[in-house]
Amino acid sequence: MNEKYFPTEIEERQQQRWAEAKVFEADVDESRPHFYCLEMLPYPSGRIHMGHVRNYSIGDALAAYKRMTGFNVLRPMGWDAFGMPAENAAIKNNARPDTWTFENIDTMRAQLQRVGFSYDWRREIASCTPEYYRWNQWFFVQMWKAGLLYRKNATVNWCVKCNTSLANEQAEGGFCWRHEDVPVELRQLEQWFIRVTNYADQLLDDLDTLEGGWPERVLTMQRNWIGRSQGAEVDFAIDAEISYGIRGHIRVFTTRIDTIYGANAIIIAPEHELIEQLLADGHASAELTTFVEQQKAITPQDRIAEGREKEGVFTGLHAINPFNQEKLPVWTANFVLTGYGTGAIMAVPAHDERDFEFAKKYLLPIHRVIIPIDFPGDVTLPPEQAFTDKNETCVLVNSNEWSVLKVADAQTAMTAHAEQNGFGSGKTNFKIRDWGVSRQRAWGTPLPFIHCPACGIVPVPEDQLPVELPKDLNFNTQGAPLAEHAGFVNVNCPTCGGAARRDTDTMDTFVDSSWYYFRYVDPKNTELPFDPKVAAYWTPVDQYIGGIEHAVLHLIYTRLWTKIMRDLGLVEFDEPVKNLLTQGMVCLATARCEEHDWLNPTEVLDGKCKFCGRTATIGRTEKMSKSKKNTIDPDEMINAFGSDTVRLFMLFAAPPEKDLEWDDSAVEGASRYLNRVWRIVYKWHTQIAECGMRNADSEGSAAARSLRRKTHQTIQRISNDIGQRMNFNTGVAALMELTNAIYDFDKKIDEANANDVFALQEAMEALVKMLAPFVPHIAEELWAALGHNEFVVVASWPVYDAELAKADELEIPVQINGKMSGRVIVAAEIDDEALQQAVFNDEKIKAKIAERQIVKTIVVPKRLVNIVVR
RNA sequence: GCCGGGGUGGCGGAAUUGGUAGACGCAACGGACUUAAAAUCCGUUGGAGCUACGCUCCGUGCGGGUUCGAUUCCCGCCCUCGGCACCA
Repeated sequence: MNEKYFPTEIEERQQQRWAEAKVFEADVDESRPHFYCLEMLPYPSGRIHMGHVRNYSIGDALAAYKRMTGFNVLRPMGWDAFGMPAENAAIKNNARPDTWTFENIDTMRAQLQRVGFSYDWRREIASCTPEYYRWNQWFFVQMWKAGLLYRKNATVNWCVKCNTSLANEQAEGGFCWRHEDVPVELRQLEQWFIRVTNYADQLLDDLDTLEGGWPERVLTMQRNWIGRSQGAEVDFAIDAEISYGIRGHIRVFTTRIDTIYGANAIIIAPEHELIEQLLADGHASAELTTFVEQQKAITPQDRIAEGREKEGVFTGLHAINPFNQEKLPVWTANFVLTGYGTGAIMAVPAHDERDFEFAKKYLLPIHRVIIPIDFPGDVTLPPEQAFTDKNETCVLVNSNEWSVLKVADAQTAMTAHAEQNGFGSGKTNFKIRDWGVSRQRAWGTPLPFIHCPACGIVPVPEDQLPVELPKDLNFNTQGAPLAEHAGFVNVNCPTCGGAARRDTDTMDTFVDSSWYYFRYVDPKNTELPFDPKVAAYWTPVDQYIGGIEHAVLHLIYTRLWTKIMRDLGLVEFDEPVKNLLTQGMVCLATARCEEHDWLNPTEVLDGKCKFCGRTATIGRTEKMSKSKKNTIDPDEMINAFGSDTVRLFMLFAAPPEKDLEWDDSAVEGASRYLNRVWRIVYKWHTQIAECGMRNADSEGSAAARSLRRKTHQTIQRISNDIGQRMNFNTGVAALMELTNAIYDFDKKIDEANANDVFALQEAMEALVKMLAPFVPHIAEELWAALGHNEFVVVASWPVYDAELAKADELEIPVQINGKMSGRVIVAAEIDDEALQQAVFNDEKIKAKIAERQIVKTIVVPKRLVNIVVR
C-alpha cells in the first residue's frame, strides 16, 4: 500500500481488475433474488456531462449496495443513438451520421468506463444498429396487424428547424421540444399513428398502482397530460324552419349534463362543418364570414393565449334542447376548439365561468339550475357570478322532473334518459391523442411498409426485416433524403410482385427508448426482441433513475409500450417500472458581460470580464449548459481529484432528487475526506492484515466498546439510508462520523489489548465495505490493503448486531413544562419507574422544581421525561 | 385559477413514528506544527443577554390552534419552484 493516495493510478488499476474478473456481469440465476437497476440511456452527443455522472453515480451506489446484500443485479448501459444532431452534423461536415454517432459512442463509453461505473458492458446496445431497430420494425408490423397502427391525413405539428413533424408531447406549449424558441407550424400530412387512445383509460388508472414508487409530481403531470373527462354527448336537433332549412343536429360534449336546463345557446367552433355549410350555401352573414376568416388567420397558440377576450358571432341557426324543447341560438366563438370533444358546446352561463363571461358580453340570458341545498335566495334570479360547485350539497332547480336531485344523481339519470330517447350517451374524452410517430428524417428507423397501387399498404414480411437505412444518402437536400433515394424507394410489392413504393418516413426516436431496457435482458436475440422467459426473470425494472424532463414524454410512451407488449404476449405485467427516482439537475452560477455575453467562471477575474474588463454580473444558479458556459467538464475533475471524489461530492452535497449546486470547495472537502480515510487505514493496515480474521474473546476497553457501538449503529443507519430511503447524503455523513470515531479511538487504543485491535479492525473493515457503493476504487484498494483477496464491490454487506449497537448508558433529556431543563445519565436497560426516580433524584432538577406543585410526569421510555408543574 | 413540491445558521443540508433543532460537510475565525507555505491536527462558530468556563431568553416563512411537548399535526395567510389551463 502506498503511503499517499493517488486516485488516478488506483482507479485505473481497479477498473482493470474488475473487467478481468467480470465482476459486474450478471446472468439469470434462480437461486438469488434479482434487482434491475436502470438509468436513462444517454444520447451520444459527443461527451458526457455532469448530469450523466450524477445520474449514474446514484445508480451505481444503489446497484453496489444491492450486490453486496445478495442480489443478482442487472445494470446495463446503451445509446439512444438516432436523432437530429447526427443528421445536422452530417449536413454540416458532409459526413455520414453513423460515423459521427459511433465516434461519439466510443468517446463517451471510454469516459463512462473511466468513471468506473459497474455496467455489464456485454449488454450494451445502440438503437441505430440494424440489430436493434429491426425490432422496432417488428413491433410496428405486429401493431399494424393488431390494428394499433394506422395512417391518417391529419393536421400535425411541424418544426421548421427539425424539418419534420412532431408528436403532441414534443410540441407542448406550441414550441418544439428541441427548439424552445421555434413555434410549431400546423401542416396537413398523411402520417402514421399509434392508437394511444385505446390505452388511455389504462394509462390513467394504472398510475394509481404506482403511488409510493413514483414521485407524486410525475403522477400528477401524467394525469394532467392524459386529461380524462367524463361526461355525455347530447344531440341538439337543428330547427330547420328558422335555420335556412338546414336539417340534422349538433352534437355537443358536456361534463355537466345536469345543467342542461340552464343552456341558453349552442356554441360551435369556427372550423365546425355547419359553418362550412353556411358559407358554402351563402347563408353566412357578412359579420360571420369576417369573424370566421379572422379566427382562421390566428395561430392556435395565439387564439388560446392567456387573457384573450372571448369573441363570438350568431350564426343564424337555432337548435332545440332535447330536454325541454327550448329553441337555442347557435353561436360560434373563439374559445370553442375544434380539436376537443365534438367542437361544439352547450353554453350554461349560470354554472360555467367561460359561458358566464360570454353571456355577459353578448347579453344572453342566464338561468340558474343548480343551488346549494340551503340556498336562501330567489331561485328565479340569475346568479351574480358563475356557480360551479357540484358537490354533495348541490341540487338541481328549475329543471322539471329532475329538480331536487343531487348533481351526481342527476348526471346518471339524465344521461340514461338521453340514451333511452336516442339523443345522447355517456362519453369519456381524453386530452391525450394518438401518437404521431412519422418523421420525415433520414437518421431513424425506416417504417417497414410498402405502398402498392394494387394491394394498398403491405407490411414488409418479417423474414425480410430489418429494412436497413441506405448508407449513401444525400443529406444536402431540402426534402427527405430517404424519399430521394431511388434504390430505397422503388421495390416490388411483397404480395403481388408489382411495382410499389417503400414508405419513406422514419420512426420518432422515442420509439427506440420505449422498450430498450427489455432488449438489455437478452441483447443478442435474433428470433424476438427478447426472450419472454428471460424478461420474466429480470423485469419489471426495480429502480429507474433519470431526469424529470421525461415525465410526460418517454415515461408515458414506455408505459404505453409495455401495455402493447403485454397484449402481444411478451410480458405479463402492466407497468414496466416499479420505482422511479427523478434526480435533480447539476447547477452552477452563471456570469455575463455586456460585451461578451455568457462567461465561464475562469473568464471572470475579480468580478471583471477577462476580455474587456467590464464588470461581470454573477447571475443566478442555473442548470449547467453549454450555451450558458456554466459547465464543468467531468474529465477535468477526474484528472484533478479522481472519480471517487467527484462521485462522493455529488452524492453527499444534496439528496438525489434535489438540484445540486457545483461547489469547488466542497469537492475539495470530499477529496480531503478520502485522504483522511486513506491515512488512518495506512497507519494500521499491516497490523490488521497480519492478524487475519478474529473475534473478540472478551470485552475490550471502554473506548473499544464505544467504537464497536458506533460501528454497528452506523451499519444500521446506512443500510436504511441507502436501501430504504436512497438518501445517500446522510449515508455519507454517517460514514464520516464513523471515520471521526476511528480517529478518536486511534488516540486511545491499547495496542497490547487484542480486543482493542479487533474493535479497530471491525470498524475499519465495516467502513471500507460501506464506502464501496460510493467510492468503489479507493474502497477496493483499501480492502486489499487490509488483507483481503476477494473484491469488496461484491463482498457481503456488514451485518448489524443489535446487542453491540445498544448503548449501555443513556443521556435522557428532562423537560419541565415542555422546556429543556437538564439531562440525566442512566443505565440503558432502565424501566420507566426507575427513570422517573433518577430524574427526581437529580439535584438540578430538584432545585428547578423547588416549591412548585407537580401535576403529572410524562415518561417516554428511554427517550425523555417531561415534568408538568404549576 | 387548478394540481403538486418547497421555505431550517453565512452556505449545502440533517432531524426516519409528535420527544434534546442545526448531524455531516463547506466557509470563516483562533491555535499547534513549520524557517515559511502547503498538508495535517486541535478549538470556536444560530441570535441576544448575563452576576460568563455556566446559565437565561429567543429561534425552523407569518398568524392562530391542538398537545405535557410541534420543524413535524390542524386552520388561515405570505413567498417560491415545477406542472396544467378558454378541455366544455
